[in-house]
This record gives sequence, C-alpha cells and structure tokens, in this order.
Amino acid sequence: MSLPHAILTALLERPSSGLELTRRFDRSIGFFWSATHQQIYRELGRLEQSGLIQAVPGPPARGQRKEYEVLPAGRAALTEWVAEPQDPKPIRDPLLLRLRAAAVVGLQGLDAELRRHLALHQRQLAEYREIEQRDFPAAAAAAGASAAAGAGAGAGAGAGAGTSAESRLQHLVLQAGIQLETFWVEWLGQAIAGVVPE
Amino acid sequence: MSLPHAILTALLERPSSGLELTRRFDRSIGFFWSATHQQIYRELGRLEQSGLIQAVPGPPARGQRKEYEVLPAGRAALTEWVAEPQDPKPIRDPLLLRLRAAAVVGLQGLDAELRRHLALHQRQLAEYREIEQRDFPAAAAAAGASAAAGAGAGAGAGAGAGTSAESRLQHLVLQAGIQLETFWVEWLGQAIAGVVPE
DNA sequence: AAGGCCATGTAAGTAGTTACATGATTGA
DNA sequence: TCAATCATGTAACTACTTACATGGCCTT
Repeated sequence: MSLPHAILTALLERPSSGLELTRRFDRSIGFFWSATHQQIYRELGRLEQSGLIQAVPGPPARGQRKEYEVLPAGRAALTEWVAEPQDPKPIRDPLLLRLRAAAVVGLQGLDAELRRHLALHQRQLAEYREIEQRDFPAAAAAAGASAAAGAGAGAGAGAGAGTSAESRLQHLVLQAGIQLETFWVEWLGQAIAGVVPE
Repeated sequence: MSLPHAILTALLERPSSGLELTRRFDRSIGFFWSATHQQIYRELGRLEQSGLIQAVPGPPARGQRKEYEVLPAGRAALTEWVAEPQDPKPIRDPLLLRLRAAAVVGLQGLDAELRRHLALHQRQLAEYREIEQRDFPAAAAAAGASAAAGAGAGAGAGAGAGTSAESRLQHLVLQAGIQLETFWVEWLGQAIAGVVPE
C-alpha cells in the first residue's frame, strides 16, 4: 500500500495534475517509487473518493487539466502511515537470478548484459551526483571526508530549522540512491572481472 | 517472468517436490527471489502443462508427495532466458518513501523503525557471512585483501574447471547479497545519526 | 482542417498476496 | 482415534503492466 502514500507525499510537496505527477514519478519521487500514469490516475480517483484529496477548481471535463490538493484527512493518513512498522522486503533481482541460472546452464553471453547494466548504473550514479551537487552543495563537499559524523556541527543555527530538517531527510534519501548505485557499479565490476576469463 | 525460471534453476540444481522447493525459496534461492508455496504450486502446474518439467514416478494423488524434474525443453527455455536482455528495475523501497514523507509530515517515531531495520539487516549480513565461511572458505579469506583483482591467479589450474566456474558464479551472487546488506547497515547508521538530534 | 501533443482515462491481462480447504502420515 | 504435521492445492483479492481510446488545444 505504498502508492497512495507516495502520491500524498508528492501532492503535499506541491499540488499537481495527473500528468505533472506522472512526470515527477519519472524524476525525483520515481528514484525510489516508480509508477505509470495509469496507476496514478486510478489512484487519484480512489484518493478523491476516500476524501483524502480533492480536485481544485471546477469543470470536470475529459481532456481537461485537473489539479489536486491534499485534504486534512489525507495529511493525517500519511502521518499515520509514516509511523507504521513494515519489514524490509527480501531482495528480488532478476540479474542475480540469471547469474545463478548461468551457474547451471552456462553463461550465454551474459557478460555483455553485465557490461550493459554497468553502463546504466554508472549513468544513474552520475545523475544522482549531479543532483547532489545542485541541491545539497555544502553537504556534498563534506560527504567525502566524514562518514557517520553529522551530529553537532550544522544543527546550531536557529534560523529555518524546519526547512533544514526537511532538507536533511531528503539528502539522506538521495544518499541511499547514490550508495546503492555505487554498490551496483562496484559489484558489476567484480562480476565482469570474475566471469570474463571463462 | 522470473518465477518460472527461478523454479527451473532450482529443479536443475536438484529435483524436488513442491514443499522442498518452498523451503529452498526460504533459504538459498529466496535470498534473491522469494516466492510463496501458492505461487510455486501454481507455477509447477503451468510448467508441467507446458512440457518443461515432469513429475517423476506415478500416483498423482492429493496430499501425496510429487517430485519434479526438468525436461530438455525446460533446460533449453532456461538457457534462452539467461541471454535475454532485461533492463534493471528502478528502486522501489517503502522505507525511503517513508523518509521522504517524514520530510513533509515530520518523523513520527520513524527513528525506532530505522533502528529495527538496522538490526534486521545486521542479522541478515551475519547469516550471509556464515554461509560464505562455510561454502567459500578460501575465497572468503582473500576477499578482504584484493577487491577487483580476481583475474590471473586462480584460473590456472585445469582440474575441475566446470565445478569451479559454477562455484565462482554462486559466490558472486552471495557477494552481491553481502554488499547489499552492508550498504543498508552503513546507510541506516548514517540515517539514525542524522535523524536523532531532532 | 490536419497533425501533433497535452491530458485523462478504460480494458484486459499477469504477478503476487492472503485466507482458506483437503487429504495423508505419524506419534501420543 | 485424535491431534499435529506434512503436502498439495483453491479462491479471492490487490498491485502492476501493456495496449488502446477519447477529447481538447495549438500550430501550420
């Protein structure tokens, strides 16, 4: 049940139409929760039905832009969901499965596929790093030096505390993306090196 | 379309009944492709229908053990699938989504959830490391020292090349698991440190 | 007025999840 | 013989995917 909450989050960050949401699910939100426009429109309908969001102005005509905003009940539902415990799902990765299958039936040119994936992950990593440079320039500079410090330094300034907490959380999410892509790039490097001398 | 191929791989490694498969999908195979017994039985039926596998001996009675083995057509289908290109799926992680939601509605005791996940991932990592010690003792010892070397050294010995290639691939998959869990443990550490001073 | 794009949808199919049902075997 | 457990399944539901449909707007 994550999609409705992803949409609520996106709409709280900025009220949007279905198409705008679709685009945002191709970029920022989509980096950790993807969705197609069909899913989004259907879910917008359900959320409106449930009274968690509402379409803003007036004419509900087909082919007409419809902008949605979150109602108090929607914010409450999201707040509740954030606290809910939910176990991490086990990994489910077709590429790892294919490697295991290759151990039985032989590499069938799988190394080319590994190289292709490596290129894709390198590109994604570069994109995340650009975003970090753009949106979190100060933190990005410090990131290389200290790993798990982060505590005392920046918290001192009283001004704009709310915004700084928000930005800190967003940066954490981006860092997860960067570290995950880094993992893939490194592992694929090992995998290619270990598989080529066949 | 990964589940049928996961089952074919498992059955090639060792012919099994539905329940045995279910158990293996809770352990080794399940580390990168999980499935419930309902999924497995349904898929076994489909695979048998398609002539890719067959039940071994005789009496197809309800409540009776049924052991399956892979037919040549099944091996061929798996071989073909290994070579098929397939793009990596974008990340889809509810925990990251909740962090992003928390940036908008506030942490609602989310730090406890982060600590809980950290413990779970630490346990999983320990389990993977045990498996590595048990199944790949030589390689595990070398792993700490050289990262992306792996090329020249071990490949020289001609004896048992088939088995060694198989084991090398299986080890690669396990290493992916280890490195992924390591990522989570490190990132959750950062996240908790960055979130606590709230 | 025609073609392209913006915007919102419907329909059908597949995969995965949750809850329940049924028969066989074994040990108390 | 009763309960527990092994083993195989059915049914209903939810989430996601793929393909297609419809209408409005803008440019030429």
